[in-house]
Amino acid sequence: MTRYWLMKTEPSVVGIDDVLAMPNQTVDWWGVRNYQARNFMRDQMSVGDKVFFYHSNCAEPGIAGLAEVVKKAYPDRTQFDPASKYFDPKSSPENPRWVNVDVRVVKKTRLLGLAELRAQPELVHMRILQRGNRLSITPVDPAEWKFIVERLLK
DNA sequence: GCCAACGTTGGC
DNA sequence: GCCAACGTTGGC
Repeated sequence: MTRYWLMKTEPSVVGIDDVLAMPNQTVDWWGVRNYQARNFMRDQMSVGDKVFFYHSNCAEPGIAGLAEVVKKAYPDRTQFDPASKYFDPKSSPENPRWVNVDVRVVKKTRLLGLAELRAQPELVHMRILQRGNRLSITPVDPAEWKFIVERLLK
């Protein structure tokens, strides 16, 4: 079953243009250290799932493009790297704690900003728009996906 | 830089 | 298991 997601990234770290410059326009989604977000990747994401590529913590937060899951969850390489800020001493290759999927950018879109998303009555229930939302990976309702892709990004 | 909101940690 | 303290997120 194809699911729909919104995945946040900080463009100062890995933005959509960075991913477009990578081989196959694909990036491993390293660095998730929240159990709920990890569980979404580990338990629910499958190849072919659709993704809103979202820029957060930046001058223009919003949806920057469309992407898809191209590889199922596997151990996040950064958890084993002592030089990484994402190093986790409690994790080991035998018993890894953190995983990531691979994500391929399908299309860069116009920057669909937060204010414009908030202005849509059809999107009032979107997880990303709820007060205090901090989760970096959230499920997107199929109707919300359709509305955004067909009405706002056409 | 501020700060509200939320997640995690650790003493008890 | 509770919950206060602390750390992080992320829009503004």
